[in-house]
Amino acid sequence: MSLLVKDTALKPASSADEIVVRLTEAVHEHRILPGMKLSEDEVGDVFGVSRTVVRQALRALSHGGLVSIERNRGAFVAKPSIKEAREVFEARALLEPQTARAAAERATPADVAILESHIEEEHAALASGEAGRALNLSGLFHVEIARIADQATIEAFIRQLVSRSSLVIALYWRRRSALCESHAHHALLDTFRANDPDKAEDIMKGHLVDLISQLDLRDMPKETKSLRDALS
Amino acid sequence: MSLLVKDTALKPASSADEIVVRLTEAVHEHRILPGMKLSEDEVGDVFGVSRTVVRQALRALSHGGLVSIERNRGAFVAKPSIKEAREVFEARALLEPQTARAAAERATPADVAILESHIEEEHAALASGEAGRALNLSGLFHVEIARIADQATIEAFIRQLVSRSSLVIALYWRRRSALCESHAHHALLDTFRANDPDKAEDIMKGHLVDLISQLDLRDMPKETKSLRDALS
DNA sequence: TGGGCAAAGATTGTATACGATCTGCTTTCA
DNA sequence: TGAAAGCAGATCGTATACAATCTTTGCCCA
Repeated sequence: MSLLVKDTALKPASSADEIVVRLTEAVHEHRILPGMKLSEDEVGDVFGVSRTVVRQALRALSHGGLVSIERNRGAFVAKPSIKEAREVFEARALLEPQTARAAAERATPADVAILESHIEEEHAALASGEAGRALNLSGLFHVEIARIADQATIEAFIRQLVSRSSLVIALYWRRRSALCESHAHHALLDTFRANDPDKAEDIMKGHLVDLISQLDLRDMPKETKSLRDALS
Repeated sequence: MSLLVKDTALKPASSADEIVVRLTEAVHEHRILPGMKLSEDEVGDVFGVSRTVVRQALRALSHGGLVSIERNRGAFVAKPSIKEAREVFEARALLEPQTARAAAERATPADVAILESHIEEEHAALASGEAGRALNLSGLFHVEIARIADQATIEAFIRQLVSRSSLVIALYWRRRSALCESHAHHALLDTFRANDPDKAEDIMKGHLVDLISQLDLRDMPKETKSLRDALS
């Protein structure tokens, strides 16, 4: 499946990290969907490396919760359950508002400029029909806030949660066609410009609530769920 | 260095996870100290497996922040900087109080019993001079709370933070002889018995503050710091 | 005709081998 | 005598080979 990446032979993909980055990007942009099998041989062929390094990459991704490895069965892109989906956003609700507050306190004009460029890129991607890329950039916006807050540890957690959110969105998003063009990111940007921590915290809290509300996390009848699973 | 584990030949240590668990335990119990080198060959010899599986284990530990891998130099038990130490406890401050609240709401008598046994074991370990084991159990108490809260995602984060806290304690604990015998765990247990979320949240918040206050995280003169670093 | 068993194929788990890189010591020259 | 270059040893990074396990398919028998 050469649809994993656009350019297979351009970069030598020296280390396993390269593969991790590429696969992560592909998942974030929904070019690889939850449940898809990631065969070691196949990935190795695509990136031109041996299984050894592919395995390293897959293990790394599994630690981030992006893929699940089943013994003697292989690696698959993770399919978060509804419970896991809720948990991811509950964790984000604990971490991100406070982080946005800290970021608003510390944000410099340079930081604001970086966030602005993020939003611009996201807008451009949406305009050119690259919905996946826009979604990825939208997630990176949240990670960038943690970086501005100067909290590397929390940043790593948020990065992981944003990652898994991308899977959740792929699985449970209500209307695929509807653009996730919320004003929240612009509003956050304003609070950073004004160094207004209180407002930043509030807006982030509301933004996360909005995100959850756009998901369909109702417990479906189990039979339907398992049937759909069996047919996939 | 056979001091890594007590019994080398008893268990075959089939998978890499076994090694991860053993090494993690050893670090938590301060039998392995920050900065110590974890040679692949050496660890492989101790556990009777090849470097392949040792490398898997070390990579896994590095993703958890417990060891740091330097390219072409090897794996070392991580030595969190003062900044990282602060970050770890700031992250805990964001996650754990709310988690304790949720746990207090949900805690059943069975859950309380488990926590009680934790405290008992910890006390017994202290009495028999196994300070390291007591410390480890003390950390697991926090992880158990996340499990009671039924938040697997947050539990994984807290597990990681507790892990790194163990390194921080090894590096920055003020008085090595002083027992970390705080009443906090008993008090938390009471709030779980009474299903008192508000109090649980408060106590956890205070407990974490107490923990930080027992660390010596003052910025030392940089020359001393770098000198000591260079000499280590 | 349907269910169960068995063998073949495919895929992962582990070990070993070889090449690359770093560290520390020795040697040599100014 | 000191410093720099080079060599030897050790350790890590990657590829390949073999063993273990699972899945599938085809056959046989009730």
